[in-house]
Amino acid sequence: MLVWERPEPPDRPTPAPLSRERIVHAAIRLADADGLEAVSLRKVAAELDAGPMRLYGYIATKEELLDLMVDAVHAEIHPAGTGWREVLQSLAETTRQAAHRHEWLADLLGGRPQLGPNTLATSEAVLAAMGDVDLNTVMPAVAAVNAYVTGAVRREITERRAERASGMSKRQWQATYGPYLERTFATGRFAALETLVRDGPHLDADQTFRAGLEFLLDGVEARISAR
Amino acid sequence: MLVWERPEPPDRPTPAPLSRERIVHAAIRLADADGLEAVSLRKVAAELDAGPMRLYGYIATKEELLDLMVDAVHAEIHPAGTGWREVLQSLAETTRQAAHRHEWLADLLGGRPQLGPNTLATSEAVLAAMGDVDLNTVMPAVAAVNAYVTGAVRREITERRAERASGMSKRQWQATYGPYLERTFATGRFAALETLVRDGPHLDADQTFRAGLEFLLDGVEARISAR
DNA sequence: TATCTGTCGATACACTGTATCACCGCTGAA
DNA sequence: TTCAGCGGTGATACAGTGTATCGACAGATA
Repeated sequence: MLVWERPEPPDRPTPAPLSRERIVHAAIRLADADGLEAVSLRKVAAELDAGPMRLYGYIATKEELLDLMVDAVHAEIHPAGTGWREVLQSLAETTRQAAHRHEWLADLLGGRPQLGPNTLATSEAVLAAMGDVDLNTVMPAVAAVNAYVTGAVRREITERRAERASGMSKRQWQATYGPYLERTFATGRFAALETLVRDGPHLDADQTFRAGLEFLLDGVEARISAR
Repeated sequence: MLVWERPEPPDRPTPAPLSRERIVHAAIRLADADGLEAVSLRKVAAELDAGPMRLYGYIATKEELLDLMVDAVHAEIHPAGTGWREVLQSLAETTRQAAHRHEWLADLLGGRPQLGPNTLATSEAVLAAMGDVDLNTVMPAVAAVNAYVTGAVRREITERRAERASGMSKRQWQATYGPYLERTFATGRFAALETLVRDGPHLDADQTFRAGLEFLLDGVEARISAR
């Protein structure tokens, strides 16, 4: 084909300037809006007017992007307070709140080693505020609170999603699972469970989270004051 | 093409008899061997000499298969003991052991509502053994233990994987992350973290898990004996 | 001005979950 | 006995995934 007929190459748009930060924020926007499974390298790249392969200059793998997202959220977590107990409580509460703002965090918490600067800074803030508590206690105490928060947040977000998926309300949720549970209880094999569901307290998510956290902190406190 | 030339349809092999149980066990075998990401409907089906679409007679979606897997593992979890404390402890320990046998469980724990028969039976066993403890305590206590176990197991398995990925030994792990941590600590911004890593106790996974669990149970015990 | 270099994105690959649908053997009815 | 219908099965297809490869271009260097 002669030059005269051949079209010129398309004006290639000046490539949008990219940075890890922009990439991560785009990914977080997507995840906030449509959940973690909406985060694909193609969509993130498209959000930034770039080709998918361009991202590989900034990250080596999708997992790394997820790591960066988790670390970015940790920048929002600022445990504060006076005394070790307030600080651990604050760590738990603020982490939980972050998960409310970014539900996908629940899918990622505890799933990968976290060594990013913001995550380390959060740990640092907590540890620095633990005062002169014995390191032999600090270590497992902080680990336990982190484990508890991970699990509690996961369950809470999972429940929230189940409710939402079954039609936006607690009533709807009961309508979905109620009959199944009725039939299951009717077998008589789950007596204790049945009385718990029927006669047990109906705690909301806040109360449940705080109650568990208090058990844990009470236990830590007993150990600390025992020495 | 004339009939004479046209080949007969291949002897279709008598389709292997299928069942939800066989499917779930095949999936678990795959996951045990190569991790959860090795579980694809195609591979599971191949394992059973079936086409992928055949599975959809037994499950509606891959997520349902994962739910079934989790429930199947709960059949291995038999919390036992006398008194609420022993039972909760046993719940935690046996769940953890199950996760050691099936590491992929860590990826799924807390990630979906669990209402399968085996899961319910586990809860039932726990609740039945809680004796006459006040329901207002039982509810959050069991929830807290479950949350703790979820988080602790996740972290433990995550660490185990990181070690394995970096070359099969704790020494290798240190060789991989050590230098990075050194450089990071060198900034001086993580003083407390640094002293913890340098001077803190080096607890193994068992100890960490049990220590956290004990904090939690001590807290529950304080509440129970306070009334 | 010519060459080198590093970056970008088009293309490709292997794979995913699942929708669709033609076909086949079976069952029940005429 | 024949035939219609039906349900289960798997081939095919589709849209999407993460990522390897590699040609081509822009800018830097000589």
